Amino acid sequence: MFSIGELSRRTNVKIPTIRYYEESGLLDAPERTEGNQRRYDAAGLERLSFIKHARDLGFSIEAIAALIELQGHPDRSCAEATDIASAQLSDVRAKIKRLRALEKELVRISKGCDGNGMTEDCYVLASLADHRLCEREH
Amino acid sequence: MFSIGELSRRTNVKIPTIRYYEESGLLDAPERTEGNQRRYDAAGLERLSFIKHARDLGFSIEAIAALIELQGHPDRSCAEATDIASAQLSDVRAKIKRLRALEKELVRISKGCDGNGMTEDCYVLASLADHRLCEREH
DNA sequence: TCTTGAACCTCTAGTCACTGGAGATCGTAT
DNA sequence: ATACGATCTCCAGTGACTAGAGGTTCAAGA
Repeated sequence: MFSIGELSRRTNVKIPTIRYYEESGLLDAPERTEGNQRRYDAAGLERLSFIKHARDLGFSIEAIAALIELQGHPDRSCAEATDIASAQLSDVRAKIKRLRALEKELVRISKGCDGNGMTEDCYVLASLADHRLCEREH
Repeated sequence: MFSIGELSRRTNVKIPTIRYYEESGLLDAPERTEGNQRRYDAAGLERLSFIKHARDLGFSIEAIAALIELQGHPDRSCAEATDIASAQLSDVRAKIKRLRALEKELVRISKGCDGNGMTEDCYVLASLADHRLCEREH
């Protein structure tokens, strides 16, 4: 049995975040001491590690809740879990695609100005003001 | 002179968002009709287009406010503007890097499970539960 | 046993960039 | 004159935390 601070140290999840996860229903409410302080066991640590890992991979709280639900039913098909994972993968890929387009445009804009002139003639500002100066949609 | 609805249509920025930009100081408060409705001119349209374009490129409201500030001083060096743009570029590149790592990990996790088994043996769930199954840090 | 001080508790509010709704008023076409 | 869509302000909600105030508890040392 260990305190919330100890759990925080072991998982690298901040204390208010742990309480937030509890409030959102991702973490079961743990036992309490007589003085009302939370005391966790190995199961709590495992659960929080799962959540942390999933959050690091960008899963939403909602998706994580669904994954935890599935974990609790070892006899159910895991198709749902793989669906959630592949949805997350598509999401990540879409974000990468969009960011690459932005990167290209930002490189183009930045190249146009060496930073030595006056704002009057700044290509950065001109590009932002006039969308026609862009090469592609974004 | 045109209404907020017309401005919204022309810029593809939603009406509440336009009001939000005004409240945040990015847009000057426009003239009003006798009945208190906003009426915009070409300058308002131009300004909002600038903001929209910068937001599409991922600049924060704060960064945009700084860029607008600079726009208003044509005689100042544009080094600051290029700095803001290159900071934004680094930011975008950092995000891409991180997302690529996540993508790799998600592909690996997804590959391990065909979705036909039971959750009990699901590699997706097992991977999330046990960080040691990951190939790299993320 | 007592005291200290770090750790913990709850509750509220703030972050960013919007988005949506309620309820009231305005503008314009017929 | 009337109808009705557009607009007004104000307030609350989103996601995933984060921070602070003000009070209580735990554990170690004297």
